[in-house]
Amino acid sequence: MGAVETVRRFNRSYTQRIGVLEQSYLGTGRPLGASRLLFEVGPDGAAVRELRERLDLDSGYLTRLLARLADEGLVEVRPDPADRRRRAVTLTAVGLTAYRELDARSERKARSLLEPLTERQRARLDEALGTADLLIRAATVHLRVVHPVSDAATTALGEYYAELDRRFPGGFVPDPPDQGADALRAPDGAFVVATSDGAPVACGGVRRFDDSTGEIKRMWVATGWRGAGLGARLLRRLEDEARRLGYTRAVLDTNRVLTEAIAMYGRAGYREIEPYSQDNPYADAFFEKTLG
Amino acid sequence: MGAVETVRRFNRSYTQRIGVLEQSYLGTGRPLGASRLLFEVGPDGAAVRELRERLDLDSGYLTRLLARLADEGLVEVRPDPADRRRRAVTLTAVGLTAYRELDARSERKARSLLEPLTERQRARLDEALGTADLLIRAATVHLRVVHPVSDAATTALGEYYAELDRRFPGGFVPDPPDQGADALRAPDGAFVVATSDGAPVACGGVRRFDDSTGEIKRMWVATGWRGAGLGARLLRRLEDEARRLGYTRAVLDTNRVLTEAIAMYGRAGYREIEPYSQDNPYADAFFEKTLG
DNA sequence: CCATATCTCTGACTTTAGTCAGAGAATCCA
DNA sequence: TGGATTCTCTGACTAAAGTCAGAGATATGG
Repeated sequence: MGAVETVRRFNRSYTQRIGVLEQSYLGTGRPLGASRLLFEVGPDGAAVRELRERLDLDSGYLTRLLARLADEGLVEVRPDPADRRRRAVTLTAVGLTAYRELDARSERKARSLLEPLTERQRARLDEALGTADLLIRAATVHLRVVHPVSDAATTALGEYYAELDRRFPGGFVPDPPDQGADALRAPDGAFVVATSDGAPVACGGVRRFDDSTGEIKRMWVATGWRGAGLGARLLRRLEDEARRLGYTRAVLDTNRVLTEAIAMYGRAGYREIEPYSQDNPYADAFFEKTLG
Repeated sequence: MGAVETVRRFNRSYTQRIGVLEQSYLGTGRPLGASRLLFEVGPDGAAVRELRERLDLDSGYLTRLLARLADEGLVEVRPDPADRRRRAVTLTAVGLTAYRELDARSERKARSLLEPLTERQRARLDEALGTADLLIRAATVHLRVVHPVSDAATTALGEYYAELDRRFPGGFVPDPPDQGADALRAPDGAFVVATSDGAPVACGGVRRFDDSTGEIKRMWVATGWRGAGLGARLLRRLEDEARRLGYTRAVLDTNRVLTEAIAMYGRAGYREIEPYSQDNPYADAFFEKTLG
């Protein structure tokens, strides 16, 4: 497989050269960890909890790093009024200056990397890195089964409905969120959310159609994430969940305007069948697949 | 400039996700630095000096890291017979096993990154990273003026002549290496070598043609490096050197089979002129440019 | 052959990074 | 309302990473 070699080769030259982008944090008189943290807090501030997850730090260690930044007068840590166990971090005026300095350094580094390239090459690199970025993000998207009225699910479905509302003339009226929620949970169904950096980027569910058949519902992929194979991956995962729930066949409905989706169902082994229901007024194409 | 933003964005998502490729060295019961060093020594061994440069380590620190690996029986450090101040490092049988283990881990990591992608996406990522790799390497190539019979120059010219020999029916007989070497040195000329990871990837020289004119000679770009703007960059650098030497005009000759080169000279502002010499039997196209 | 330079090593450090157990305050849930 | 849970902080560590000033052996150029 050539791609593995390419990834490794790229990784090698990249970390040797651009990895230095990270080390642009150096020379600020502050250790790398502290700089990274300062940058991660950012102009909008952040919760300690969130920082711990994003940077994957031990809580004791993070506390100390924050205390150090606070001593330098760069950040303020104060309890979150909503839940006083939690603490929120914000940059002070001095901290904001330091943040901007880091930002400017990183920008300069990136600029100086591009500097030897011609306009044509910059455009090529721009495109190549953009593509690589999308695919790498897509490959590292995290799929998981969640409760259909959990935060993650609600956010994802909210975006899904909003999009349907924009796309269908006359708009779209969703069911109230907890309507039929149990249908999308074990033992009858499942709801899967795909997240990247904590934000939902795709979702979908399976529910009982009949004893041997699961119906795929509410499949959605965020606009910026299409064309990266995320839909196909989500579909595979939903089929796995359907199998786990004991179904041997999957059915789904969709609308003919969604041509890419229909093509993707075809590639995934679905074949068109007669309408199996009139419940969904937005559906005009119906598919099935035997789950091997 | 969109490209700067793309680079920074890419860097962020990349280091967060794939940066972990490096940390695949972890969990071997050996600190990261030691693993990196072991990997850098590699099956072919390396000179201590070289390792220090490649990994940018303090000499004392490197000595200790090596001593540690030697204690574990992974490497042997012995004086270089050619110069007994220097020391050469080689892997022992045990070290080679450990090296292969690291290599396998890194391979697995890369493979698991690609695993969620479809064949189509893998191919796209392969292509995108390949392009990005080439351009990033090209952007970080190091151009410098060297003595025309230095190691760097000799290696580069050797590859250049070998290629000419392959390309021209009847082969190519180079001048002996030190022939006319002074012509390619100050105050009459200059010789520039481009290196990437220490290996020469392009070269070229300027020599005196007449009081006001420098002639560009022996421009060569390694096969794998074409199409990355390296030729244009090298040419600009040679023109700079020519200016510095007091020339106000540059001339050069080439062969019509080298269509990309001829197109590049056109883009760089060269225009075709009558043959100015019959000295070079391989030349059938002649160009000049006024150095502003 | 001698002054100078190069290369690696040693000793004596400091700083950064990271771990772990548990305390204390706040919140949640039955 | 009391027990479990969540969140952050403190104390007490260890390991890794890095720095600096020389010492000692070897090469090199005049």
